Amino acid sequence: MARKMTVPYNPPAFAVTVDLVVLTLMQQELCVLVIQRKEAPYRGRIALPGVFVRGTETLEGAVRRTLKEEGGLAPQELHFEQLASFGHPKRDPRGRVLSVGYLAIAADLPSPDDARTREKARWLSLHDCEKRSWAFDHAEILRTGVERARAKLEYSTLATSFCAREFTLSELRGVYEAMWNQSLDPGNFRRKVTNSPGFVEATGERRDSGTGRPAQIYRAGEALLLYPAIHRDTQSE
Amino acid sequence: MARKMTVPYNPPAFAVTVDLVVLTLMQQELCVLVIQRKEAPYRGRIALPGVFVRGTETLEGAVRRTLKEEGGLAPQELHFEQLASFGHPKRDPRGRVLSVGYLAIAADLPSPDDARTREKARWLSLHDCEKRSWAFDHAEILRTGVERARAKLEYSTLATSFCAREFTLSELRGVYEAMWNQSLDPGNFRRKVTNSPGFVEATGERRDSGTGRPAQIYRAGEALLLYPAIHRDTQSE
DNA sequence: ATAATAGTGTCTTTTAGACAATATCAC
DNA sequence: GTGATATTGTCTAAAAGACACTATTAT
Repeated sequence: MARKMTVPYNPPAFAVTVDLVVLTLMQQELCVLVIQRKEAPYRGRIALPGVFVRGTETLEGAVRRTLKEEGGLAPQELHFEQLASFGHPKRDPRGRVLSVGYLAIAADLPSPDDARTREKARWLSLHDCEKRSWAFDHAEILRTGVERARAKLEYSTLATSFCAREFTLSELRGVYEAMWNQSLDPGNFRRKVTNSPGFVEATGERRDSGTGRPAQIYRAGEALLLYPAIHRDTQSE
Repeated sequence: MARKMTVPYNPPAFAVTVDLVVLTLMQQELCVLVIQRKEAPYRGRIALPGVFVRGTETLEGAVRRTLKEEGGLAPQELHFEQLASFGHPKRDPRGRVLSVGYLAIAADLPSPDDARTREKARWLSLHDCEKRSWAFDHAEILRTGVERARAKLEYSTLATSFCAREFTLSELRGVYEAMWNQSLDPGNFRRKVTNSPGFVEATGERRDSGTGRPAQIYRAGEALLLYPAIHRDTQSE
């Protein structure tokens, strides 16, 4: 590439990876998609799924490839967004590797450990993740991703990404409760959600969940941002 | 770097740059630090200040170097934070260059067009910026930076970064008004600011600004986040 | 005095939060 | 009926916003 440069400067060669913080909720527990490294460096440690970005590939293309190849997930089924880049010179012992972190949210339904999944990917609860040793700086990338997700629940409609296409308001409330480790008043939550224009749309149907009164079924609305926001309890956690 | 890899895979070589959205307010107008490109590609167009990241340099190190070399600014005097990365394969005609965008905020005082500034850097009002043709995808990086700054004013103490070490609440209010293109009620603004714990600290001194009653002088407090937040008028703009 | 900006107070509307009351199902 | 969850309503407190009023300077 330096051949085409008009300035007599040969910039240092970096490798670029994308690394994904893929989150889902399983039985009200926040889980992270991890792979078990089979090769050096950091053999045996857990890592975030990620790939080297190819020479002609967009970053989003590399993300979609990672979801398929490493996660066994269908990219069109989930929300993803860029998190931040991590570029410390010593973050990868193999050389200078810059990683662009992405946050992805999967609904519980799609498939936890599908057949498409290559040998290594699996869901690990965040609680277990925190007890393990991570490869590279992936613990920091994970922390960034989890905090971003928790924060975006406040002012965006991200919570619906954790739900299937149709869901009840109790399920949606469960997303907030699991992500924030706090309980929310069902009545007040309903009022806020239904007053936020474009957050959810009622389908008119009801679902009988075994016990209690059947709940109305909703779908995600058009809005991306919530106004007014739903605030976390800054005390708890 | 590929020599040390244990996997027989040679990842494509990227160049990595940092590009800075440096914002300041001059006479209540939002201004952006731009350089006039003297070389191909995009010779003659304006661009954000930026450098290639060196082989052993951190990203933040490259940002500080850019501020000094390109902007003639002293990095310790200003706030900066990572924005996002831009990696489209065709964003730079010279080859595959990934840019990590940073947002930096300068107080008016430091020096607009210092002697330290290398030939090219200067402040351009955002209004003028939008009428010009930008090099690379810098118009998009700028848009991202300006929107980030506007959004962060709502829930963080970022506004104080636009002010000198000591400032009046009218000056602080002026930051919000200029950034959001809306006027805020002086009384209500004062109440919100002084009720947000850690936003500002009174120095006890007063400043005579020529006309009207002299204003109390404040310094930035310890807090980084604002609670409750100060909301924009979502209608205007 | 007037003009100008700083700062305080008051009232109304909106939102948040606690919590009671009612609704609709399974059993 | 009881038990469970859904949904609505009511009351209080906090915050937002409009706006009047007072304070302190220069001229």
